[in-house]
Amino acid sequence: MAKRDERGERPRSAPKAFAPHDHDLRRSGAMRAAEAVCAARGAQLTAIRRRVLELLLESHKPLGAYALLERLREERGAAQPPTIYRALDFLVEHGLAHKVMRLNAFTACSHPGERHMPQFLICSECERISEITDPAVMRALGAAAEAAGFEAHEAAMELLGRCPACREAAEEADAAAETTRR
Amino acid sequence: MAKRDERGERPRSAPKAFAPHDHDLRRSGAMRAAEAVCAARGAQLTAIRRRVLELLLESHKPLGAYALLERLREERGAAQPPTIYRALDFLVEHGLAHKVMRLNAFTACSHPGERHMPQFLICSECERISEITDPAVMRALGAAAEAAGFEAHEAAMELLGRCPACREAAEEADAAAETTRR
DNA sequence: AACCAGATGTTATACTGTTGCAACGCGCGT
DNA sequence: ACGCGCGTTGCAACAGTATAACATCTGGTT
Repeated sequence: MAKRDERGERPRSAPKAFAPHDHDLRRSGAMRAAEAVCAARGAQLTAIRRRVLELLLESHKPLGAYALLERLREERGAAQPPTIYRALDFLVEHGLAHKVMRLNAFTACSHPGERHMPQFLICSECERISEITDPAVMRALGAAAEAAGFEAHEAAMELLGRCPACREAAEEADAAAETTRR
Repeated sequence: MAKRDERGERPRSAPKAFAPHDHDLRRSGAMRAAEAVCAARGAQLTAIRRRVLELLLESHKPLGAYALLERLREERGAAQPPTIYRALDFLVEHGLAHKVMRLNAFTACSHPGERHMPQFLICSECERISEITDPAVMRALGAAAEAAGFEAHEAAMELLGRCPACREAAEEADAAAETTRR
């Protein structure tokens, strides 16, 4: 079952967005980037902050503060909420992580250090998330704000929908249902 | 003091976005629209729901669930959280209100009934908010999602920054400081 | 009347985030 | 070494946001 590779149904531009990734590689690269960012800013990437960032990088889903707290507790003594929130504040402030408002959860930034207005694609089926930064969106939004006389400092953009994998899964299910019905 | 009308410093395209509005007019029109939407959908705009929507329409700022709850309590007996959350769920579900994630607060929709991907301009100084729906933003975001193979159902876009009024106020303050310094 | 569905009432609780203060560590200048 | 400042962490309590679960009511239907 499930040999859909041959079908080639949706010839879209290669979706890097939800592409799988090697967590070890991703993490080591991202951690080096984070160190560089902190060094450049004179900020301290302490043990706790580093560990929280690692946890975010390892996860394929955004993590809530209390989920992170639990994991921290497995490694260190009984940490309290402020511990995790402070670490998260630090990471967000320095552009190493983002808060996903829709989920009250946090995710590691894909472009640490760069100034950007990220757009998040949130799959409501598998809860996976993808961070993209489309220049056209940024331009359009900047222009719209400017037209309203609004001075934009920061933006949060979150799309809810279905990721490529869940779309394919749904299509397969549909196809199967279709077949049996005949 | 403050006769800046003559200056004409920022010749932008007329900012409808944060323009003041007549609350009575706005409300009566919006309530009629809400009734029409509910009638068309076979949904009941009950007393509580109607009152919550009115409260949102009367406010120039988004209101938190518990703020709404307090106001409801002044009029009805001791209402409980679920009461207000249910009303808000209803209003959001039928496109009569939006939740502003950034503020954990709710605001009446400016285009009730229409299917849209609203963008919110949130002033971090005065907390006022403006809902715009820029077609170029929608197009760009839709295209970006499509390119990622993502099937978008819903979008939330929130810009944080400074509204026209607060910008002018700040410019005035700057100008005043400049003057005295000389 | 018996019944159903949707709306509301009620109680308790879960989840998310913050305040305030004490203590620790570490570099730094004297 | 000493004291000092400053950023980080520990800790206890609490504030704010949201939901679960179950009871009750109301209006329309059979």
